[in-house]
Amino acid sequence: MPELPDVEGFRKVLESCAKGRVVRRVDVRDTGVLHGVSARRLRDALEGRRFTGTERHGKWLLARTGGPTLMLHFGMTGRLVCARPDDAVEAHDRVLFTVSGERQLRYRDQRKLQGLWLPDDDFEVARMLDRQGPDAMAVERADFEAALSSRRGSVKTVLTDQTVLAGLGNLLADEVLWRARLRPGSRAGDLTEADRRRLYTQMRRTLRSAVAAGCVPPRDSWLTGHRDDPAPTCPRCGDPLRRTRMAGRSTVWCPRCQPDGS
DNA sequence: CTGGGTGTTATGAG
DNA sequence: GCTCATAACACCCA
Repeated sequence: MPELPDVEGFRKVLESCAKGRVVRRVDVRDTGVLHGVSARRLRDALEGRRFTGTERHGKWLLARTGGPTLMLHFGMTGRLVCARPDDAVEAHDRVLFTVSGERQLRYRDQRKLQGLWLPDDDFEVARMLDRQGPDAMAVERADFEAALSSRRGSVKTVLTDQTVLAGLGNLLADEVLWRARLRPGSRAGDLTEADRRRLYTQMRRTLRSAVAAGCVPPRDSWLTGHRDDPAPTCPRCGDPLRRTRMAGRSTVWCPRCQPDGS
């Protein structure tokens, strides 16, 4: 599930559920999601502190506390949920943060591919993010275009490479390329100026609506609405969609709307 | 039982 | 250094 729009949704959950509230209790139900921090230290560091503010970079979510910073990554199946402390705990609720005001923030994750970190200071935070490219929502057009031109790989691989651009995942990349009418396998460095501008514009539009929806919405009018159809057809031209594999990820595109550039 | 899934990292080859 | 493929992580579902 989680790409930039989902994580932005989780940031809002964190804001409305826990910002300004004191952490009363930290309950680690599965230490498998903790990275570089023990359950005891997570508890000792956070209990009694207040969640003061939130930030997001790409698919990373940061919860500031005035002390150490809680950093969350959601892998493929992670979520952040606001519950009441007495709500039934679900099977994949891995860490529960009970905060003042009868609320409970829950890190829920089925597969545990990522999890929680607790860097001590800004230096450590920066070190954790030092390989991330610019955030896809915030990146300027010139920087976006420069990043693409300097790469020789396929444009889809480049778009989903978090060290180049942070935030786009498999679904978003396919969606944006379909909207920009670019074949996923085109070489990023071979795109024309017009191609790059179109790609940037469509990325912004797509992100704007996906963030508003809190996810990449599986709407009929979007490519994403059809990727799991048994015989998917293009919502724009009606031709059959192709499904291929790039960099180990399933890739859906329309041979007619996304013509071969060369 | 098998393969696939909205992610990341390590590793090896070219 | 860059690019690409693969495996691994862990769990559910068809």
